[in-house]
Amino acid sequence: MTKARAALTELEGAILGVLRRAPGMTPYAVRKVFLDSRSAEWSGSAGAVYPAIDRLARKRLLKARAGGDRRGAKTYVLGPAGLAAHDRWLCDAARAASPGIDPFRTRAALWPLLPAHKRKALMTALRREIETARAALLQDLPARDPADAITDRLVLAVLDSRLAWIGRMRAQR
Amino acid sequence: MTKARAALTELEGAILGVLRRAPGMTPYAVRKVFLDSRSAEWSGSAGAVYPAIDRLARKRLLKARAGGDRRGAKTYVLGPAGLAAHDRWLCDAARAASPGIDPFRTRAALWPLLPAHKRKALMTALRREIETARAALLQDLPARDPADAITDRLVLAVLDSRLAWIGRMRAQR
DNA sequence: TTACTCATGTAACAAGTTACATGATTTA
DNA sequence: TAAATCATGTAACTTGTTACATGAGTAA
Repeated sequence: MTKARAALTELEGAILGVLRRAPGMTPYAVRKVFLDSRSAEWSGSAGAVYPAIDRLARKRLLKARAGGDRRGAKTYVLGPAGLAAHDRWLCDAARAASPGIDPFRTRAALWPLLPAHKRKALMTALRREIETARAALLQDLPARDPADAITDRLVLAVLDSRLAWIGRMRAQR
Repeated sequence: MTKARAALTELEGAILGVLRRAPGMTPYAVRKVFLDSRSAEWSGSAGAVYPAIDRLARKRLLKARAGGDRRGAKTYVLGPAGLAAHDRWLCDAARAASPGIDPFRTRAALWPLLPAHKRKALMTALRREIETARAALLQDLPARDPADAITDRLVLAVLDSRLAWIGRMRAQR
């Protein structure tokens, strides 16, 4: 308890989560998870993932093992301290309860300022974007592993709620 | 069309929105809006707001007027370019449709990894946090101006959806 | 006048982004 | 072998954070 452990960033928490579910991945494999996830909150950019894994290793939250592949890339697993830190991150109720950053919500309050034709065009475009995303999610859902499906269903809930909101908008005038 | 105008950040868009709704504010007054908003997505930190207003002014999106108060603080209004840029920001359907960053969602997929006692304690804590926030929002809602109420109701929808999710979690085991 | 708060900023730092570099491996 | 792609990283930049500095107005 000597010095307060700095809280993990969202990306660090997510990286530890990936390695917790599948220990022994290389940094690139971890990065790939973010690159491949459609609902990615992060781009999985090299300049974010590699330094983050470095930081976690220097803090002894991750242990490196000499690599399995011929290229000699290191693989990583959570150490006991990493597990504890990740549990704390997962159980940070104040942070988990925060509404987060939602570009839809940030803009919605200002949409009434738009001239009617722009607003109508926007609503149409939004509905199309959201419905496309929704269909893709629904299609993949059966094949997703249970943990990813949890995230997917939460995203679906957001999309549905937005579609309902747009519907009410239109009905209203 | 010569050079692509760099897209506004979320904070810049929000600042332009504040000044669009209430032209002629001082930087501090703008900052105060973020500081005072409970559902703040940004902290309204000085180091973010002042430089952002500077950037917007240098890009001619905001026009400064010599200040009204004795202290000589400048006040800002949107120029025509600012209005156009803000409309583009508001109408960026791809960005508005993105699910955003949600700390609850990021973590939810990993909560099943927690030992049962931690998970149960967390759900209780979460429910308390969320219900407190929800009650505060509901109480203020009648007094909020219509634009803010739009945001508030969207936040409420998120909170309700999370409470429902937690309820299903509990029911499930 | 002294202290407190308001208002405005700046400096040091943190942690992302994109774009580039580079060597290993696979494919044509 | 030549070209494409994989895997790993680094560098420069952007934009946010906290913490500090400082002067103006306000209250004791």
